Amino acid sequence: MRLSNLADYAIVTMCAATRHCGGARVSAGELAAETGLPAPTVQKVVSKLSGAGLLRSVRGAGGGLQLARPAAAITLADIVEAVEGPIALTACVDGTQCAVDHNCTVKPHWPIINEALRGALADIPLTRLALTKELA
Amino acid sequence: MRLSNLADYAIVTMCAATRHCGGARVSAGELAAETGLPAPTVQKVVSKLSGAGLLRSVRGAGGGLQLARPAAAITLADIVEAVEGPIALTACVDGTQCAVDHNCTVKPHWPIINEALRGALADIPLTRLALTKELA
DNA sequence: TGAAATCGGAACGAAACGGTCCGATTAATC
DNA sequence: GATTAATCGGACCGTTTCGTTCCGATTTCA
Repeated sequence: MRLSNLADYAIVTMCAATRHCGGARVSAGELAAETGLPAPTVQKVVSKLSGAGLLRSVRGAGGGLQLARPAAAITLADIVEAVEGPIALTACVDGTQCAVDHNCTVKPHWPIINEALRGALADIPLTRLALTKELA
Repeated sequence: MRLSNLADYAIVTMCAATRHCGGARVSAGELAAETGLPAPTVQKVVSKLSGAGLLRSVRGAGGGLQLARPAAAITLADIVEAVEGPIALTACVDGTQCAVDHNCTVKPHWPIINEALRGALADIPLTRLALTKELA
């Protein structure tokens, strides 16, 4: 029931990238300095986010990262799924074999619960998180 | 973002205990046989549930377990918290120190998200999960 | 009083996570 | 066009937590 640290870092990193959206490309080191996270950790995070298609990476000197989509079109669910994989509270919902598959009265309820939770995260776009403290 | 196996087992075990509610005391071995889970695992689960006050345990020969409260008054949130501790997606919400506490624009949003998620689990009482397949 | 059966806690092993580092690739520069 | 410099991408290792299992303390019935 706890979010992994990587997912937490990914959210903070995406917020920082949102603030630099006007500046087109932002380097990973810059994001690390701004968020206060270790540089290697940020590198690992942006690697996963790029692979998931949330960030567009430009390599080479002067390269960097930028949001692949508008900030309003990126939700918490997208970021969490990019780092931790599909949101699945139990093995039932993603098809993995369960130890108590037979006579499990809870099984039919999991998809509903899971979707309710995912919906709660999908209702929070990145814009709401980035513009909280000051509008800089 | 995934529920621990112990929490999953706890939910199944509580459902089984609910079905035996009329029979007053149920042994842990009986629950293990009914759910198909390993007996030692069920023992560990019921130990945590008893410590949290969800199950009332009676020791000695002929002893066993029974629900400490009516099934309608026990929710998924109660079971999850009994096994995994307080529901806290990040370290921010339970007071633990965070690596990016300064200038964290996401911090003020976590309590809201966390409570929304907890509410989704608290809206599902044990009665809804136990009486799914057949009304036996 | 004896004996059996139960829960409670502690110890071991395994898997996943977190953190770190180095190599391959790329664009700007001379 | 070759060189340089800076960047991202993937692979490695240590640590922590989780999952499983076992044994002892306690309690009731015969």
